Amino acid sequence: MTFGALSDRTRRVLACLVKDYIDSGEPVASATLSRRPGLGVSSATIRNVLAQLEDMGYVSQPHTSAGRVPTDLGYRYYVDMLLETRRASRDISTVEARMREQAGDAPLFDQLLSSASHVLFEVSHHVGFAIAPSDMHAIFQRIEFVPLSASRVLVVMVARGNHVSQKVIELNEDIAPSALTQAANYLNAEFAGLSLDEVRQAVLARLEEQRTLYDELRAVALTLARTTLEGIQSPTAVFIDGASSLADDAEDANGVSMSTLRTLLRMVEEKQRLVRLLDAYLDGPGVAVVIGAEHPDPQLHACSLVVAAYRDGARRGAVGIIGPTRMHYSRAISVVDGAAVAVARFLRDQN
Amino acid sequence: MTFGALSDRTRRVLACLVKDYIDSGEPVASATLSRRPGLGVSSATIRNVLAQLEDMGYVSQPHTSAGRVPTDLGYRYYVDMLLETRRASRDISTVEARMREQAGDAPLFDQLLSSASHVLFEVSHHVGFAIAPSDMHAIFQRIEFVPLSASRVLVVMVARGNHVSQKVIELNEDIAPSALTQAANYLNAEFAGLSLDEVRQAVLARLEEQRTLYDELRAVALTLARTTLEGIQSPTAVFIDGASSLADDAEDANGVSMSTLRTLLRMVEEKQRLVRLLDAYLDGPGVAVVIGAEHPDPQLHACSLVVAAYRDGARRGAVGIIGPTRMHYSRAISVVDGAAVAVARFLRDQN
DNA sequence: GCTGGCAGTCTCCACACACGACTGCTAAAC
DNA sequence: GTTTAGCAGTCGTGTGTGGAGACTGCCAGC
Repeated sequence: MTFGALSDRTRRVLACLVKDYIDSGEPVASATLSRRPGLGVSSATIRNVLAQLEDMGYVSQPHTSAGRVPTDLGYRYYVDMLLETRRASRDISTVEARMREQAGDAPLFDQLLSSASHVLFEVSHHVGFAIAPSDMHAIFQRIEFVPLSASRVLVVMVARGNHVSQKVIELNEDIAPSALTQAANYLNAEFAGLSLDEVRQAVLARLEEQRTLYDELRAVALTLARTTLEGIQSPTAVFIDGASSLADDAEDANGVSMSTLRTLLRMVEEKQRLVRLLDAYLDGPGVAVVIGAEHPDPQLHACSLVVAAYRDGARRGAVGIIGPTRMHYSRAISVVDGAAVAVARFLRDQN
Repeated sequence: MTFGALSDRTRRVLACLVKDYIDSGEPVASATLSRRPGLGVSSATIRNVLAQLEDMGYVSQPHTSAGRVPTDLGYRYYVDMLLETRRASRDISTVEARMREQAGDAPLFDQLLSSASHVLFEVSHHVGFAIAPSDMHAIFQRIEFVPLSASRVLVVMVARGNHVSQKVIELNEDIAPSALTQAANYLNAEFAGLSLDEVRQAVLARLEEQRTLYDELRAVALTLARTTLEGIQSPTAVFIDGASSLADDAEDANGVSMSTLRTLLRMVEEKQRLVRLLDAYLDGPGVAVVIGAEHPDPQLHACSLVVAAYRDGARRGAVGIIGPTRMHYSRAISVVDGAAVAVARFLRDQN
């Protein structure tokens, strides 16, 4: 899309109106805009322009005797302008510095994402989130088995990027601690450097061969590995921070009603809903912005989402923020963009 | 405290009023109470009793022509009655069954507490929380070192109760993977079964001896152990679930204003505030209830807290719920009591 | 000591009214 | 043709009034 459809002046008026409204939260009157430097025309002229913009669906009036408010389409136009003109430059340094302050130089994977979500909240004053890539593409580094009882084992698996996961597994028959150590050694020597998905496939393949051969040690090791990898991929790790900002949004009633607040708080709890919501936006490069009614879920029509994907080798995760449609987009975009780059850098430095 | 100060009938009226108010949320009129079975007196008599109760500070009127509402003192009297007469019987089975459903038979420690907080939320429809005991008294079970780079090591420490913790540590000088394995073996053989606090002391003591002796392996192992244990105790693990219920509480304006909501959401984020809040109530046996203005923090005057400590050997943690002062106390008490017992049982079964 | 009845009080709701904030339109000026 | 000033019109907000309804407090009688 190009800006051709609107005249230069019309575009400036729209941009001015959106900015004013984002700052003030009040419907913007034609007289207010005419006093703005840059638009050297009278309020009557502005009124004509606004009438046009209203016809085209970019702004609307809450009631006849009120100023104009941007519609979702108006925000969309404004945001596209920001994105195309790169006026919202990416802000890596602030985010990276604050993350380092929080999580240190060599954070665990979970700490890294948790601090990313926290910093996004702190800087934007909206709900910040960070989503881990699917575990199946993580690079297997090491596994350890800790005997808990005769038939119960604690598995600790380490993947590249300081990514540690744990699981308790129940065995059909008792197993000696020494056998566990041997099993771990075998698996570590054999599979280090493969993705978890590849490990899973290799394990299944070898178990198939194993039926005919007879090697007690290997059989135990492979069975343990299979059980461990069984439930790994299911819930994607999600980190969210700043739910308290929702109360602020609801208070000055930015169109964020109590029911929207509830929906968002629920989403903060059932984090997997957020993952599903984001799936559609993870592919594109750079920052994606989803505004109000563009959301498939009607409950979210009062909210906007600013999200950017980050890469970790072949894997993709995402960071972003959720706030009211009336949000400071240029700042949000630069911060989210910066956070995505910062997270990717941290991960690169670890490997 | 005994109930002597109030006549039998007066007490029954108060209990009835509190129950009615908890159910309806509306100020209770004398006529409503007189229709209640059990209190076979006319509304005029009830009015006399209510006037007395008001003088004593157990109930109040929002305005002259309204019914009565219990004060915090009224709730306190009612709750003490519940606690003394054991009318709120402990409900272990519901909680335990739901926790088992959620977390399985052998949950990791974190999963156990997380599911406890979730179940408390589900059954009470208020914010549920679970707080881990201080890590320093956990029983050391096993340590593993995973080399990340020449001078960077991932430490995985397992304590009794499926309690896994991780940490990345930075070394002053490079170290060989084989040395790490030996160090882990040494520490595991030497210290298993001690509390982390005891381990820390033993490590420091041996490092002191070590200065004169000369044993490369031990020196490395002990230094690693010291670094690992340095930052362990600081933040107490806290699990909270059900923040979305706060929106419900605020919606039907149970005296839970937007600012209270914000305070609670903040507390859900800065979990350590909750820990500090609870410190005072962890000592007593059974369930503790803190009602409205009994809270030191004025922001919490619209909230009540129901909390019970659980034991894990010598360690103490806590579970509980937070809701509006108008809460279904008898149910809350039995559920929280049950959850504390259930958590303790899970932990006993693991050891 | 309990009860019925009654006057008094206060909230809540509906309606009316005036004020103020903008707009849309029109006619004149550039 | 475009821009501007001016003015009439519209609608939300704040205020005030009145009546209905809900309870209470008090008093006199049982």
